[in-house]
Amino acid sequence: MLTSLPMAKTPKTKAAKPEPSELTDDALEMIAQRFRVLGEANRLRLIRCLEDGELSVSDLVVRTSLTQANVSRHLQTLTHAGILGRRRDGVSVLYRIADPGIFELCGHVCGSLQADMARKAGAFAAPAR
Amino acid sequence: MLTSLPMAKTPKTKAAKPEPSELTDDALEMIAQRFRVLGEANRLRLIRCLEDGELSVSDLVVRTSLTQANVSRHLQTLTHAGILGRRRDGVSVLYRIADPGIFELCGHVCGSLQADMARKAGAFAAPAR
DNA sequence: TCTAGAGATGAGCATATACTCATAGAGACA
DNA sequence: TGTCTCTATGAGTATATGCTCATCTCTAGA
Repeated sequence: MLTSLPMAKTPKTKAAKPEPSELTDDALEMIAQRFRVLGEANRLRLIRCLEDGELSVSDLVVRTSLTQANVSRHLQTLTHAGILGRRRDGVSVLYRIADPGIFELCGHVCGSLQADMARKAGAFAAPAR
Repeated sequence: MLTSLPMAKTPKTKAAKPEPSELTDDALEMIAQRFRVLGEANRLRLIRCLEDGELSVSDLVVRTSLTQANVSRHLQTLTHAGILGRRRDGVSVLYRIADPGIFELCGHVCGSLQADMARKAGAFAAPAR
């Protein structure tokens, strides 16, 4: 799955690629970057707030109890990553989910976490051998 | 999707939950933690190396050109997160993928990245309106 | 028991980034 | 134009973590 990265520039036109593993390093960094954006609980909270529709920055400030500056920065990060979209509405700015796949992604992680925890719980049920 | 978090302790037995959004904060932190583990290109490289089967630490050192200490630490992080598994084989330790769902997850991110880049590329094709 | 090789880890450094405070920029309205 | 509200951002601090060096532990074999 990871070996068949789409953004490996598909160098089929090039005669020889020096290192097959080297080529996709940029892609790996981009993927890691994406994960890093999601690796912050407050950003996930913001995403969750926007699940039901678009909200202004001050709405999000109220709902998350974060400072306005902090919310704004997180929204910027998420927007830059293509996860959120924004539009002006008079004096305020409304943010919305731009990449709904994000929820599926989180669902996936939830599943993995559940499996992991079940496995660890099983270790208690049947300890050592 | 994020609102129906499985690890929200399913408080159906409890009469009243004080704050529906507060309850899942632990879960959100766990999810973020999981994303953070994947938010490191070198760790993704290690995961990719293990895609074809288990390898020893020194194998991975050779393949990634990272230092032994660094590889060992990353493997520890990934193992702790339940993403990798390990077993001793004589004097060496073999690591393997313990959560194959990780590849699906990366595939998902790749898809999102592609969509995002396509969108941004489209902005060049039809600039400003 | 001693030695060698493989892997894990403590200590320390460098860097990234989350957070806050203060302030600047943008739109609405008098 | 002046002012108000909402949002964005520069500066500074605190913390987390990736990396390395040195060292320790564990296993196999002499």
